[in-house]
Amino acid sequence: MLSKKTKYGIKALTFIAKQEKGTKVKVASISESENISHKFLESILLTLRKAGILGAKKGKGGGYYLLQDASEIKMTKVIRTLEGPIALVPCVSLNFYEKCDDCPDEKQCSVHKLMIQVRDNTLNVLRNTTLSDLVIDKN
Amino acid sequence: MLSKKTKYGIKALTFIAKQEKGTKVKVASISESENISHKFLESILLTLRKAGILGAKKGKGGGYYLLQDASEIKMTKVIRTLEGPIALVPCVSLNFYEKCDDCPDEKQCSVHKLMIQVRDNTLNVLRNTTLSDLVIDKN
DNA sequence: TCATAATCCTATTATTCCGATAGGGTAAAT
DNA sequence: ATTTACCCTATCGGAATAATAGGATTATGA
Repeated sequence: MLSKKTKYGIKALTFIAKQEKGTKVKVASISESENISHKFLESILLTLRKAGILGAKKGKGGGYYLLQDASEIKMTKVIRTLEGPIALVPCVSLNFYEKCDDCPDEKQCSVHKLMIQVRDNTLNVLRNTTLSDLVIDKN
Repeated sequence: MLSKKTKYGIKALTFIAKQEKGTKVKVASISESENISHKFLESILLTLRKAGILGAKKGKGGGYYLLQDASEIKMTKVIRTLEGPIALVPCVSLNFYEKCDDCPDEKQCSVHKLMIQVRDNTLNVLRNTTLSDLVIDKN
């Protein structure tokens, strides 16, 4: 299951991407439009800023903005930042690999074998989807 | 992330599938071979039995056995039984659909749009993988 | 028929993670 | 100087997960 953190994060990013390019969007606007707890959203956007996806400007007229064009922001990056590993088990994760305690040999492990397949297919989707693909036309 | 319940379940099923067809395998054998808590595994196999994937025989010489040929047991069934929904958000789940509280219109939702893609690709893998595909030759 | 082997079933506990909240600190604009 | 809005850390309740406990039930076979 996708955490709400990630879910809200994607919604917020899409919301920002929908605005005129370079627009600074304040947390409150997103929070109200998308029905997300203001404080919770704050922490999410902070994470996205630290990951280099968003920029922020403090004070009056400030807010968050995209650091790259929406079409440059891959969903792999977003998901890894907010959710962590894309793989369903650590032993098949590319970026967050961890060996299993049980399981002496990964090559012999059925779960490993299956989850590699799932991971590859998921990766394929996420690598080829950018933020701009998620902005939906009002038509 | 995949729960240990599902992980252990798949390992156990593969273990049973590796035996001579029709062999009754007791929990203790699996538990020892695969490093899984005996009691925890018991409850998992019970679930699989109730789902019609495994059969069981009590008493001396008893144990669990596959009710169908391994090549007939699809991973979709196994995962849905142990893990629940395959989709990462309820609003794109085929078997466990649930509307989001927030989100007035799914068609306008970026998360929805993305997660449909992920689900379809994952389903494609799981539908086309059976237990027999996971049994690994010792060669 | 009785001891033993094995699954069946329910309840409980321990732990971890998630979602949310609280409360202020810091920087920028006017 | 005041207001606005992001920055940061800490904490808490609740839900879900992982595991354990303890016995009930059923089958085998000596």
